Amino acid sequence: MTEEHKPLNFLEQIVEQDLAQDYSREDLRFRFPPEPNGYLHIGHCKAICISFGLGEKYGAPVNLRFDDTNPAKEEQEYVDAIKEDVSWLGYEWDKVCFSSDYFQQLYDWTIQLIKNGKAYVDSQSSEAMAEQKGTPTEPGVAGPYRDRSVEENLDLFERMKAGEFEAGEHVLRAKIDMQHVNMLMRDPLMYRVLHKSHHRTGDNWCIYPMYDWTHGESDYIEQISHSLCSLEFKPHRELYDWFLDQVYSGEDLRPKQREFARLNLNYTIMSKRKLLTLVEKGVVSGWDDPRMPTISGLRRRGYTPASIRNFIDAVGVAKRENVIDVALLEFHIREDLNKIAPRVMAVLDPVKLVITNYPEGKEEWLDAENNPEDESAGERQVPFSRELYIEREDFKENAGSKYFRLTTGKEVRLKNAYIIEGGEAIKDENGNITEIHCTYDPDSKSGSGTEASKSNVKGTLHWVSIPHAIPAEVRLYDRLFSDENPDGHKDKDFMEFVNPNSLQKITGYLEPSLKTAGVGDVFQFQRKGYFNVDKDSTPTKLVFNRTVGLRDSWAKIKPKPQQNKPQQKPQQQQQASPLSVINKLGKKLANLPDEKRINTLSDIHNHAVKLTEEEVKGFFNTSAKKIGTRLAGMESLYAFAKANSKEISSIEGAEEFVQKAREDSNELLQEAARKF
RNA sequence: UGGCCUAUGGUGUAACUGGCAACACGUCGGUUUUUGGUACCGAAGAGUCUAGGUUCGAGCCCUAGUGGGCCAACCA
Repeated sequence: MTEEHKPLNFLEQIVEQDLAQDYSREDLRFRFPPEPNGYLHIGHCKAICISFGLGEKYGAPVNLRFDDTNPAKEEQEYVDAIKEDVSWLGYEWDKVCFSSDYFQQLYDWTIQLIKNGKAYVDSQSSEAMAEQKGTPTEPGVAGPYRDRSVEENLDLFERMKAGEFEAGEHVLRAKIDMQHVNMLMRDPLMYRVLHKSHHRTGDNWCIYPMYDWTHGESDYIEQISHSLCSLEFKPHRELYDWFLDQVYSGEDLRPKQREFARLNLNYTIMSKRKLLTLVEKGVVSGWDDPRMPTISGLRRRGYTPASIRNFIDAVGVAKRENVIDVALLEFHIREDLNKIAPRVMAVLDPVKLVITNYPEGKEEWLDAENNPEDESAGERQVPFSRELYIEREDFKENAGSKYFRLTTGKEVRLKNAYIIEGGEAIKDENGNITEIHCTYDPDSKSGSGTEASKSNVKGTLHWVSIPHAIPAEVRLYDRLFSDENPDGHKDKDFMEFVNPNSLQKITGYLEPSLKTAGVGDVFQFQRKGYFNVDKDSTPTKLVFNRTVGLRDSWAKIKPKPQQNKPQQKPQQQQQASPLSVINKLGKKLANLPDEKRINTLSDIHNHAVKLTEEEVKGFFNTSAKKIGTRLAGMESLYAFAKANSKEISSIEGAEEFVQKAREDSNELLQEAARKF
């Protein structure tokens, strides 16, 4: 039998390679290094799963290290929250570390660097230094303090440490190369003076090391073999290595930094700073608001650790920019909850249903399965009576044949109960239905085994007995932002895209078994979705969050009330030539869903008017296989001819091009050609 | 007028390191079903950004171009 090859992501490949060369398994050690200045979000989950996942895979220790070098922004609250989130995800760290524990070692190394002429005290303003630093395209120049003597540097640095200077008066810089192509190598700052109390070291220090001079050295102290971070740190790697060169003993393990692409989710933002803004402005109730992409928000929303880890696993690890569809996250929470969530009945938008032939005052307790996916979940009993609530949308007076729910004269099953036939709808003076009458078939009781109970009715409704129902607050969530990429507009602030309807609080009516539900318990409200008990819940007032709705294929086919979506046109690229834009759009044109294709077509038209005749002609010999490009060519020709009021007969080759499209088997092409 | 990273179905990731592009989500059909859920079956959808080159053979290697991202905080 041939070995089954399980594909490894590129980081795993690096580790495997190292293992095959000069690393032994015992050398492996990883770390997750959050700055305690905010709550962890779904993006961090990727970083956590990568490093802790590698630890699990290779049986290697993983440190949880707080990168706490900036006392201005960091707080104990965040440290606690981060620990809770990481362990909630199901990971165990080897050691909890703090960069601030290494301040003394860092300081001692710094003295060595100064003595070796590798660092100096600069005494200019930050503006002056920024100016000397140059730009990515222009080299920097040396500042006036660059060549201070070792003695002077030592003295000044001692006095910085002793608190003799105000913040900003002096900084310590590494002496590398002001002309370096990598801006980070142009004498980067190592220390600044900050008269701030630190959450762990208190007032012991008034000089604080910068990220670059802390991170790699912390990795080295902890003997981290692979220091994994996101792509924006790629340019830092050179500096990471330079700093390591200065302190590396040559005898022990030398850490290496490798970078992966961070996770992006559509319809959300991943910036801690911006998430903090949402919290501070009161747009959400806190870091753990169920609409937040934070781990604590997802937890409160009802997401499980398994669902998040599976999601991260599905997303994969690579080095290109990516935007993950939130639908994938939703798939994974449904997948997990489907297996474990007990099914219950709850009516969220009630209308009264009266069973006219059911005896008044009678009540029955009927058996109900707790989870069809899990036999061991057992059964419970639900009360049935003459007056029930059903969902308002489950009744329609005049319904088409595709409507399987209650309608006058048609039969439908009440879940776990009887088959009923729809009757009269009672309305108020405004024509709103206040009550629906129906009759039931006493022989059709679920599970009774009678012929009638086995009848094959198409629809099954959930319901709740009015006298037994318990009201509860139900919080329905929609996406927090109405835009796919709220953070991606140069001219608009992400706050403009906050969805005003992201939270809807309603009163739902629950079957009485829910009375004893406790905070965090998860349920499937049958036919409605997955819900959990929010922490705001009390014994006298239950509060539920909708984690996610069920997949709803009826929603796709049912006649929609009316859609007045503000048709958002995709951002057009300013710099690219019209032709290259059209080419790019065209490539995928034939495969786009209708709505998106129509938008794309109008985009192509807009660009096509800017084309030259020669460019348009370029489309005429597109290979037959490339339907999308031909389509784009067709549309471009159309828009071009129209804009320049030209007959296509006057454009060489155009008629032939159109004719070929008419004869093509592709409908889209035929349709496009018909316009001429 | 720089450097680095990157480019594979609608989305994300693969392709055992050069051997005729796979998996998941999504989409569309069907079967089962006391959840229009789940499960199961099936289909459509890319010929791998472009142009050259190396090779018997390139999504993988090389060169150039193009698109996208990152780099000028006393943030991390």
